Formats: sequence, C-alpha cells, structure tokens
Amino acid sequence: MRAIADVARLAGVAKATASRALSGRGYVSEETRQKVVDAARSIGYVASPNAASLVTGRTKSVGVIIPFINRWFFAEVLEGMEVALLEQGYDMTLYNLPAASPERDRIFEYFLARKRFDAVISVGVALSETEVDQLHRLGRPLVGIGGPIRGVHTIAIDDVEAARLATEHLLSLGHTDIVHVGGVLVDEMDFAVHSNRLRGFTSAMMSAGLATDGCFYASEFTLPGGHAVGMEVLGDPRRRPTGIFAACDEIAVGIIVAARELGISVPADLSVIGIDGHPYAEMFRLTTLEQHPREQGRLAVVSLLAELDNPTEHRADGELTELPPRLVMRASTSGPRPKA
Amino acid sequence: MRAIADVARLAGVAKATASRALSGRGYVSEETRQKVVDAARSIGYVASPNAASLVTGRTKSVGVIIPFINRWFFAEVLEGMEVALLEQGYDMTLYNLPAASPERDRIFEYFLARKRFDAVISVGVALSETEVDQLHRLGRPLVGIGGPIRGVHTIAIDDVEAARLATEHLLSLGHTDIVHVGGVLVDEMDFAVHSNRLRGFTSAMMSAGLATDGCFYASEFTLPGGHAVGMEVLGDPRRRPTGIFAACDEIAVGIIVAARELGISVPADLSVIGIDGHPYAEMFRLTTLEQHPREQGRLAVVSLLAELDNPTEHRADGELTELPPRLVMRASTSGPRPKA
DNA sequence: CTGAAAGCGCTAACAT
DNA sequence: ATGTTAGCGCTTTCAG
Repeated sequence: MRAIADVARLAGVAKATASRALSGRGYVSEETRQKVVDAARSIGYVASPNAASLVTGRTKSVGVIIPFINRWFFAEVLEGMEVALLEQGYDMTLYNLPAASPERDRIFEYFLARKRFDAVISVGVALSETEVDQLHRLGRPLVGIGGPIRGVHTIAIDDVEAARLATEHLLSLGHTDIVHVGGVLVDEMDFAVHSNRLRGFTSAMMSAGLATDGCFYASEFTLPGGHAVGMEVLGDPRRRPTGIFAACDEIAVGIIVAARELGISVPADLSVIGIDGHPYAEMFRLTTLEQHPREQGRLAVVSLLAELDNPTEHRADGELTELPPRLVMRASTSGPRPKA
Repeated sequence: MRAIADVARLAGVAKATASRALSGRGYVSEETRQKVVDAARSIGYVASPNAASLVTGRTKSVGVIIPFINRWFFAEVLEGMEVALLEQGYDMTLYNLPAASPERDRIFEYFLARKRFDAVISVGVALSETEVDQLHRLGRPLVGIGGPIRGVHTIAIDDVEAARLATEHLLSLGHTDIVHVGGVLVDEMDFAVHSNRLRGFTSAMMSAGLATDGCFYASEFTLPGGHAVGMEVLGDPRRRPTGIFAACDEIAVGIIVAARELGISVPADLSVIGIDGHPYAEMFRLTTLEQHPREQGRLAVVSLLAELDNPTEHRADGELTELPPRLVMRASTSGPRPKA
C-alpha cells in the first residue's frame, strides 16, 4: 500500500523528484537519488505499474496469442519469449486461442482491446482479415511467429525450403518411393505450414522426375497421430515406401514406433526424416531439421522491443525474418535396400 | 483512445451514470442503461482496466508461477486454468520459475510485488519460507497445485496413496521383483512429489513383506530419461525385475521403448505402470493412474475466485483438496511369467 | 435514480 | 536540480 508520496515525504523531497530518482528519468543529484532509493527500500516500496501506465500509456506487458500450449514447438517458443521478456521487465499474458468461436472473438474484442499491452505476439495462428484489422487498430507493435500475417513482421523458418531439403535428403540417398505424412489440410487455415511443407515436398519430387499421386497422408501433429498413419502406410508390405518425410518430429517418431511394431527395421528397410529438432529425436535416432523454436521466440521479442524503443521507425510491413533450418543426425536414414 | 467521458457525453449523462450503466453496479434506469450501452457500442468503447484498478484495487488478472511449460502435466494444468480464468474475464500472466537464482528472486521481489494481480497460483513449486512470506505479504489469495505450501489452499492428488495403489496393483498380480523409477531426489526441493511417490512405493512393498534395497532408480521426468534408465535396469537379463512402477508416464513410456529394443515383451516378461494419464498411454498400452491435470487447474481457479468473491471467509489455512487418482488401462501389466 | 466532485498513484510539463 | 500543478480514465462517496 506504500505510495511514492510516502517515499518522498520520508526522503524529504517532492513526489516528482522521488519519481525521477526511482525511474532514472530526468536530472537528480546523486545525493538525493541515494536518499530516495534508501527511503524506498526502507519501507519496501514497489511502484504501481498501473498508475504509471495510466499516464505514460506504456504497460510493460505484452499479450501472446497461441493455438496450443501442450505441443513441443509452441511450448519452446513460449519459453524463449518468456525469458527474453522478463529480462527486459515485461510481463507476458497468455491467450490460448481456440479455432473460430465466440471465445476466440472475445479474446480480440475484449481482452486484447483493453489497452493492457504494449504489443502483441501471435504464434502460429493464421489470423482472419478482421482479426488482423482489430490488432492493427490497437496501434501497437505486432509480430508473428510461424504463420505469415499481412503487414506484420514475422519470424519463421522457410517451410517450403525445409520440406524440399528433407525430401532431397531422401532422394539423394537413392530413394524413389517416398511418402509425405503432413498436417490435415482442413486445419490449414491455422497453419500455412501444412501446405507449405507439402508444396516443398511436391516440388522436390517433381524436380527429381517423380510423381506424387497418392504420396500424401494426413495426420495429427502428435505421436499417436503419426503412429496411426504409420500403421496404415506401412501395413501392406507390397506397397510400402522406402522413405518417409514427416512434417514434424512427433509424427516421425510415431511412424518409427509403428515401424518397429511391424518388424520393419529403420533405417535398413525404411528411412524417416522429420522437422523440429525435438528432444525425442536422439533417442529414436531420428534424422531431423532443427527449427530453433526458442530462438524464434527470442527474436520475436527483440524485434518487438526494437519497434517499441523506436516508434519513428516505419512499421515493418510484412517484413520476414527467416531462420535457416539445420539438418541434424542421420541414423534413421540410409539408402534403400537393393532389390533382391 | 475513447474514454468513458465520450460515452457519457454521447448518451447525454454524467460519467458516473455511464460507469454505473456499463459496470452494472448501482441503480440505473433501464432506459438510460440502454442509451449508454448503445453509445458505448457505437464508438467501440472498451473500458481501461488499468484506470479501474487504480480506484478499485482489483485488476482482473492473476499471476501464475510454474517451473516448466514444456511438460505434459504442467501444460495441461495451464490450459485448464486459462480456460477457467478467461471465462471469468481474468487475464493470466505467466512466470516460468527457474530454480533458486537471481532471476527467481526478481520474480518475487519485483514482478509479483507490483500489485498487478488479484491472486497468485503456484503450480508444482516448493516455495521457500521467504517466498511464501513474500506472497502472503501481498495480502491476496494464493493457491497451490501439486506442491504443498504452508498456510495455503492446495489442489493435488494424494501422491503417497497413488504410488501405493500403483505398487499394490503390481503386487496383486503376483509380482515380487519390483523396481521404482522415480525422480532425482536432488530436485526434491521442487517436488515433494518425488519423495512422496517413493514413500508410497516403499510402504506398499513393506506391507507385502518385501525389501526395497536397490529397488529405486532415479530418472529425469522425460521419455529419454526413462529410456536411459530402462536400458540400465533391463540390460542385465540375470537381475531384471518383472514389474516396474514409474513415477510418471513419460518415464514409463521410455522404459517400454527400452524394453522393446531389448526384445523384452510387455506385459508378458515385464509389467509397467505409470502415473499421469498421458495421451501416449493408449498408444503404448500403458497402465496408468489418471491425475486430471486440467481439472486440477480448473479447481484452483474456482477456489481462487471463491476467496476473491468472499474475502470475509477465513483464509483457507493449509486446506487441501485432493483428487482421487483413477486407474486406467491395463494392457502393459499382467502376472509374472511362471519360472520355467 | 442521477450528477458533481474527489481521488486512486503516478509522471510530465512548467516553473523556479 | 527540484518543486508545483495538472491530469491519465475510471469509480465512488455524497448530494440532490
């Protein structure tokens, strides 16, 4: 309940001086600064950011909208952002955004509209035109991760390129019978990711002169999802691919587990490559492309703070920062077994 | 930028009336209420919670401290809380609490001290005496999940009982050679969970007249952690247990994967039981005890709001709400194979 | 039932 | 370098 007036009185100065001394803005003699700081500490004074926000318009808080918490990639992004924000004294308020629904609308119309945040970070959400407008109307910096947003600075890896890389890796090992297990395309709205990775796959296959009919299977982005599809794809020994490119490591691991259950040896009889750099990759000897989620989170925050510190700088219009995906480990891939 | 004064002017009433109409507190004729609401909507007015907080002391926001985000149990708790809080119009600000460190101290001394939250939820953190005091000094409701906190209402499952149940399940199937793979006891500070589950295990074994020397192995609470320990425990065929009680499902699944790699058949040659109700359980046919993390999150919020609505109610002193763990699936457990 | 006025805790001019 | 004043946007007495 201690207010700055108490500190000022105790230090024998005016409120304004106390404010200057504690915030470090404006001229204060070293001597009085010390007095004020001591007084503040002695009564355990902590400034009320609410009162300050009211006058400065800054809240030292950012809002984050994200479609999943319980998914490795998203949780990593979250941790990366949290660390970076805390370091700069910012709070992170989290909204777990559901698919189109009244609850979702309420987040944009009510929670994000309350001027509570200095900025908003949108992680892996494809926002509707309306939603983008609502966010822009806030007049605050907005940065995206993963999904591209019209007129917004976005951090991402190049999904098309990553998918092409993964596919080319299998092709270069000599595989010609390759399948892509990717995201359900109905969820596409929320993940351009799905179609981008599919596009990269198709492009690489076509460049190699291979057809892609019937080479795509849809799966949930989870281990059980990959397992189920793996059972389906690998079940029939007569039309079984020798290589699989999975759109994420959870799917890839699920497929490897399925393969083991079916007695298919990886990588001797089946090569699998995923995307993410998931910690399970090592244990399952999974070849994968690192996606640096923590780093993406950190970069988003850095970009945000830059815009905040330098509002004169033109709003980055659809600028895109791309991280290069990095290929790691290769124990789950090898050339196809020569036909007997 | 629209303020309540604009709404008032447009509706032809005083600020006070507009405030009453919009907040629903105090007498307003239905007629003027309608006028005010219309005016508000017509200019897209959204109240500034900051300004309101300044006078009411309420922020409509709660702080959450949690040691991990990227762990199934914790992420589920988070989602459960988020849904329940949003429903009531509350924001959730997240702090990913590291182990003892200057960063950790800063969270208590600075971030949580700023009167920004109506309440604090502590998930799975064993707080130090100092930290508990700091939190109590805020004079705001505080509820815990998982870890017990002195003088604080806590939601949890009975870890000792759950561990006993799991162990008794194996015993009742006829196993006598049982190992417990639990948490590293050095991390104990943060999880009474570890020692509680060990205690339940030991108690059940002793009741059955079995010794427990050398029956405990420590692991990280992760799939790779369980895998590594599984390899170690199951590596030597001559002294291999017939039953394993894992302290969480991640560990349990890791052990099952290890067993498969070693050609050990589950459950014919090895029974495994875990705790959590993790979604991977089904795919690996894992016997497990449900821990209802989402429900725990929801209950914590309900309890919080109750205290908030009814501050006269005595601060719940160390009250404990326990959820009953529920046993599900049993495909990974069976009686021990009769000795040849 | 409604209005006028005070003030929550702080910072930003403007003086001095 | 420091003090004085005004006011951020809202709710809440207190009168009417």
